[in-house]
Amino acid sequence: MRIGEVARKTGVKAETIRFYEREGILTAPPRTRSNYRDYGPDEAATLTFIRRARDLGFSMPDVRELLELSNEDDRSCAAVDSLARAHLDQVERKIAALQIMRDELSRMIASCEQDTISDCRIIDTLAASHGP
Amino acid sequence: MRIGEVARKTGVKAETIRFYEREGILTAPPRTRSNYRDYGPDEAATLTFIRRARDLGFSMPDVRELLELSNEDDRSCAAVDSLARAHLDQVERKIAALQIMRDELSRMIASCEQDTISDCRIIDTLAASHGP
DNA sequence: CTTGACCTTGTAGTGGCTACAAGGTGCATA
DNA sequence: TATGCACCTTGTAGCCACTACAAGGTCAAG
Repeated sequence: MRIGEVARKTGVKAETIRFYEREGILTAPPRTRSNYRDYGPDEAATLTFIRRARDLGFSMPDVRELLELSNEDDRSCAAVDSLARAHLDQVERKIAALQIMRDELSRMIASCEQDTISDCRIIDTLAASHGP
Repeated sequence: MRIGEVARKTGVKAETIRFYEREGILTAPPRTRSNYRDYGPDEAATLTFIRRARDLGFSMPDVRELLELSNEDDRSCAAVDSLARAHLDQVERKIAALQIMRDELSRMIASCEQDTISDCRIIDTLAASHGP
């Protein structure tokens, strides 16, 4: 399989696949006579794994560790579990922070009465300090 | 006021203030004899404005525009309003995306029974495709 | 006269790609 | 056979909003 095909199959763009190879997260595949990368199903599976982990918001270092762990069949999955829990925690913190932003933005917008800038509650709120 | 003091007053780090000056978002203040930046209350107010807008998640281009608009007292604040609404929309989209991540992560973690990696539901879920 | 806190400049690094330039390859069609 | 087009190759630079660091200048207190 050439890079374009594996890109279509896994949903990871060709440029990104090459980037992963440069970063050492994906091992370099063999090359065809004309120097094209030649992928097998294993690399495709790894890319799918990476994409799914990235879609769930895991960082590249996390993905790297998950990939390493996934190859050690006999070890306990406690490390995987704790990594996932730590990430969930981060996601929840981020949601909380964004909800605070959202609430303040909503309040700000609701208080604006579409007058001139000099009376604008939005500009006021930013200039002075009304919020937290 | 030297840069350290205005940094303390506004909560914007000195390095960041210099960065804003380089980027042209904050006008360069006069210098003392010894070439130190010498800020007045106006610059401090601008920095507070920037910090509050950034804390609310506005991008630097947005902040730039908000700053420009804030100087045009007589214009209608419709532009401010629509900028803020567009940003609120973005924040809400981000929250929704993170909630989907959170839910899938929770499900994944809940299904793991702390066995060996080869039976690990978390690794399974990443490798194959169970979610959206 | 030295210490230490502050300031100056410039450059490079962060994360995770993405875009682009300049050229080589492979296959179908005229 | 020539040509066009999609695909591949490498390397480099850009994105965002800082942050870190190096190497040096300034100033007041002890």
